[in-house]
Amino acid sequence: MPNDSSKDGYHHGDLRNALLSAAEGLLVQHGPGGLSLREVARVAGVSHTAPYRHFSDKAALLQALARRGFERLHAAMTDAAAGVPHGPEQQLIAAGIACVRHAVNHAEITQLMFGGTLASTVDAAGDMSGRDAFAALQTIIESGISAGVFRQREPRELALVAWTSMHGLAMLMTAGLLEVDTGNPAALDQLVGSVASNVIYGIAR
Amino acid sequence: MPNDSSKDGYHHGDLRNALLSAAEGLLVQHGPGGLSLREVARVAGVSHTAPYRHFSDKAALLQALARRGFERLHAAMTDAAAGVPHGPEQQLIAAGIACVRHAVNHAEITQLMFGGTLASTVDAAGDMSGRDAFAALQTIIESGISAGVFRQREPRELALVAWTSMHGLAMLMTAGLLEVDTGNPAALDQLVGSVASNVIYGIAR
DNA sequence: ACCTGAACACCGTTCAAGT
DNA sequence: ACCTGAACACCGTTCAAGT
Repeated sequence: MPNDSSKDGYHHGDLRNALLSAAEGLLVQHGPGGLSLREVARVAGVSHTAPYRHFSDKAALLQALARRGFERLHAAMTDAAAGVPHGPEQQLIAAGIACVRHAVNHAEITQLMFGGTLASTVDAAGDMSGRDAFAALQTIIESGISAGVFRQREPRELALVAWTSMHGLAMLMTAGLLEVDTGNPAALDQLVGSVASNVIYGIAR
Repeated sequence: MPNDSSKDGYHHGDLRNALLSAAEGLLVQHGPGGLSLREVARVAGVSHTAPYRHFSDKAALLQALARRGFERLHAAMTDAAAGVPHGPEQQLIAAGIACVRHAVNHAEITQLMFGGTLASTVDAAGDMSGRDAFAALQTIIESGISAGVFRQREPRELALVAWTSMHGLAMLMTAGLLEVDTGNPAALDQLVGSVASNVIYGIAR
């Protein structure tokens, strides 16, 4: 049974990914914090010490999971913006919708990425932390400034409002602290669009 | 001997608060997730089963800690707004600064309040969840609408931009995902003020 | 009423040992 | 190289028992 004719994918280097997939499934089931390394190994069909061959730590496994999330988030946002050639405002709204949608569809991983659990570890890693997602927004802002549709300010400063508002919306929703029907995509898009357009045009006057 | 001359504070009903204080101290030291009920009891000087006389659960203790945080946050925001009679814009900025300051000064508790760890529990509780903090912002918005300085929209809709942007800023900072000198109060106030004023006046034009 | 100690079923992590 | 089982020091929670 160890040397079977059909390569089942485990047992020759794929274990790392099998562990990550198992961890992601359990994370969705039990929520962050309710994840045990031993159970991950159990689901993956290996002994509870096997994961240490691929991850130095439980934190390292969670970090790898978070990294995946950051990459998906970034991809979702840039893809959304690229699909909208109607100018920076619409691109910003599209990126915002993509950001919040990703958060709602991957609530547990979002909490893992931005929740404090990994804070010190992420801090140590330094190279992820949603920097790319922020950069994606800043790029849109810069093109908007050039086009004369956004204020002539530090792009970083304007991007920060967009980023914090979308991030705050995403976190409140994934934590279940905002009464909104996350199951209804249209309602969600409308809500995000409303926040984004208020960011763009301001609440004053 | 229950009525001793020296009331040491423990052992007659104060244990609940002693446990909460101990938990808060350990939370700051070890971060959320690194908190063990047994260690809380140890620090409080009681056996590791004593806490169950006051909290049904570890989650219940954390929830009580979070509730304290929500109350402090709400108080800080309303106090800040009340101290500024210069009109709704300045009140909004003051409330925002108070919100982020509270988050930075109580980073671990903030992560506990809004992080996903307690999500299901908070959801079950329902009566906290930062509703008061949001309501405080909405009150300022309403007075601003009446005074004609804010747009004539649903107050809830305008308050949501302010709330999400401040919340997002607070979460990014407490998670250590925003390069900013949290030790410098002036720089922090300036940053929050910048975000708040961009929320008010918009990034467009 | 309030607190205790022993007990149970779990963890994360380490390490000598197997193949 | 990769994986294992036993072992260690911890958990959260329960429960009969003490005062």
